[in-house]
Amino acid sequence: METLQRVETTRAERALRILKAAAKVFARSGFFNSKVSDVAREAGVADGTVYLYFRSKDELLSSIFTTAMDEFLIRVRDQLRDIDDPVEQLRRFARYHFECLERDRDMAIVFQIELRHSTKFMEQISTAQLADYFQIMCEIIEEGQRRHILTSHLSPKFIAKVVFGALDEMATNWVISHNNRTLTAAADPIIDLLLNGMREHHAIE
Amino acid sequence: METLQRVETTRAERALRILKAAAKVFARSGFFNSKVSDVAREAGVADGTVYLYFRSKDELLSSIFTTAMDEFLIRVRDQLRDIDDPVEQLRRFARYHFECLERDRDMAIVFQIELRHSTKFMEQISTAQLADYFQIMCEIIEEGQRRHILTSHLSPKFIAKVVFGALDEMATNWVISHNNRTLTAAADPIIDLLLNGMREHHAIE
Amino acid sequence: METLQRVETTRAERALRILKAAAKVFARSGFFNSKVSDVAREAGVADGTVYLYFRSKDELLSSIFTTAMDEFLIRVRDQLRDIDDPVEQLRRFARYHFECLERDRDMAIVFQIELRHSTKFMEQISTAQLADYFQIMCEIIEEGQRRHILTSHLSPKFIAKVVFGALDEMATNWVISHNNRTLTAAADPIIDLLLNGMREHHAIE
Amino acid sequence: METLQRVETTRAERALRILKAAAKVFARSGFFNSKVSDVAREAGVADGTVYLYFRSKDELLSSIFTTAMDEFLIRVRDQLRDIDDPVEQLRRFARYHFECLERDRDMAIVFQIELRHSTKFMEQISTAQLADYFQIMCEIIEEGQRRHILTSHLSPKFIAKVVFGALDEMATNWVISHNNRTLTAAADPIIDLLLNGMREHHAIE
DNA sequence: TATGAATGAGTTTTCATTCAT
DNA sequence: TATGAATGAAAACTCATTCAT
Repeated sequence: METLQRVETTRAERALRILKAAAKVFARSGFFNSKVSDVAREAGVADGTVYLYFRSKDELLSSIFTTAMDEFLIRVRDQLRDIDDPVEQLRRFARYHFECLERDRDMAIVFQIELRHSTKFMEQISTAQLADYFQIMCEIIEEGQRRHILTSHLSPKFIAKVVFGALDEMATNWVISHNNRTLTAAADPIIDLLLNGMREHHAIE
Repeated sequence: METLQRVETTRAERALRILKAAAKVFARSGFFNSKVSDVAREAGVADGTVYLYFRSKDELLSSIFTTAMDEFLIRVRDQLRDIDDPVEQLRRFARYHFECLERDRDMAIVFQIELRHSTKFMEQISTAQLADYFQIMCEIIEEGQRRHILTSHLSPKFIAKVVFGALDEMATNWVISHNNRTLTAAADPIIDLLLNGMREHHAIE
Repeated sequence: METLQRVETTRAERALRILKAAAKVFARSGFFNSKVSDVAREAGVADGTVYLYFRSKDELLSSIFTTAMDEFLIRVRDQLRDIDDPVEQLRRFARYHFECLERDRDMAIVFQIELRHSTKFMEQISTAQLADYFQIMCEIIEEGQRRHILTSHLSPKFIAKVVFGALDEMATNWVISHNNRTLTAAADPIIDLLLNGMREHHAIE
Repeated sequence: METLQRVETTRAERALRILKAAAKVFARSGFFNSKVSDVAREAGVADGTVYLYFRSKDELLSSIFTTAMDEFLIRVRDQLRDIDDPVEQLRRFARYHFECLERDRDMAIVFQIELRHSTKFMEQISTAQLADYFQIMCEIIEEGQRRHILTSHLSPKFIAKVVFGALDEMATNWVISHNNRTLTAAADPIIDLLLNGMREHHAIE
């Protein structure tokens, strides 16, 4: 069993190494301009070895998404567990979203740019995974509405889309602008803006 | 001169016909799966003719963006000219953004999906054009801040990104979900949400 | 119409040139060891051009068969038309079969060796065409039986298979043995043997 | 020595098991479409194990031929030993040829189709083995000629080719046509036809 | 200006074979 | 002897682009 364990670990590790290499290469040259042999060289394996772990170049791309998203969803739930206030949960959610992207720029580029390639991908691959992402956000918003902290005029889904849109746009901007300034720092201002709106709040007497 | 005029007109019309065909084909099959000969057939011209109007397949894609964006920017400025209230201007801006996408679904698909292909494209082509888009929005926001209608806590640019992010996400969602419900109808709720925030507003006495 | 005629001719000629080149290359190196680019080079065209005339490497192989077989069937019918005696028809048929192979050794090699590759090919492609070949032979044999020149103890189909088997084996042998002696010369002895049998005929008194 | 003996036996058995598996796989999918790993799986061994018994995929193919042919040659000589009449020997030879193919359809497919792959194979591998086959047949015919039972007008070699061609064509036909009718039953009619010829024998007075 | 036949560069994927265990 | 993970060579086919007509 020791042996089995070790073999398993090695296999998973090798797969991960190839995935990291793929993210790096895709981020550098773009998915369509990248050759599988580039990925193999970057990972330090033979071309054919890539296909022992991933069915195709496409699967390489989608696996980057799947793997990172799976981990994100597990971790973000962990982070939210101890927080009671929905507003604070939203802040933490946004901050963690940005932290993950900032931690791995290659992956961020793949997420914000390369994954948006095709209608097919956007529809089939990511929909299933993104549903979970939106589900978590919706639950926070629903709880906020139940406690009369967040407006009930709009559906949680609608609000979630606006929040995601704002976060996503900021992330894309960070990726494209080669901005070295911290992305995470933008999380709170965005959430503040979305919470309070952009209307000037006049003093009330 | 009459002749020249007519030739010019014909040329522009022919170019537009090819562009419409390209949008249709790209929307249907995706940019990378579309062949130039597909576009030519759809436009009713020979393969080589496409190259009399556009330098490359890439230029076909970017011209769809450029042409539509040029028109959008001219028209949206027209629309804003007669409006004095920055808030009302924002609403009109958002509504018009959505109207344009809704009017031509092929183009909308190209805008929301196909144009996001490469870092290269996102950086080079669209940045120049998007700058104008953001400029207009920033001017509205700045005027709103000057009149103390909109919050001055955040930079106009920052706010503009959040607004654009929200609109863009909603548009992408509309495209992907094959939603037949009107996209334009979502403009006002989004702007309302962004103006007032999602915090519940308690009555004040 | 002049132009159309010329273009048509050119296209057919070009296709034939590629087919001849393919036969040469396949005969030299074998189908599976031949690259399409070898065929293209031999034909003096670009790799891609081959695919303007033939859908695939496989179609190149089957077209060699189809084209040659079509011509053979037409010509052999011509040759038989003026002959009344079924036995003489058989001789002419066999002789012409061998003449065609002898005239184009590349094609002969493809026919006798390369075309026997796969069950798939043997079943699908050639069956339809070979049916005609056997049909002609059967008609001769049937007529011979009707006139009581050929034995009626066996079905024409059975006899045709034996005749074809004998001719085919001799042809394969000629191809493999690099035999420069004329193949055509073997036609009459084979037919004689098949007509009279290999039993010694004792004088009858 | 017991052990050694057993090991030897096991090794030969294992080799035969792999050969049977190869014949099955080649017959099912064709030689070029078959993977060595398919053969290994069919034989219940690891991929690498195949190479402990056979040098290459090609050798797998030629070993099917060699092994079966060796056995055929030994057995057919056995069968002929007790027969004195050359004509009866011919019948027995033909019948046994067909019996062997009929007994193992996978091997028959390999013999009639897959082995005809390349000029190279036809020339090098099979020539050496086929020489023995033809040798046996030639000896029968020579004896027949010596006894004035068979015609001396033609060389034994020539007659042997015609006989083999007839048998081979019938076998190929049986394989291709998925014919379930017995192949062996065709042996005697073929030999009869070749002995007596297809000419109608008129009563002699 | 329009055509469309010809070009040929370019890449994913397969799979026979090896070899460390 | 057996395993099966790793290797890496090898080629069919596509399609953007050109250019002679």
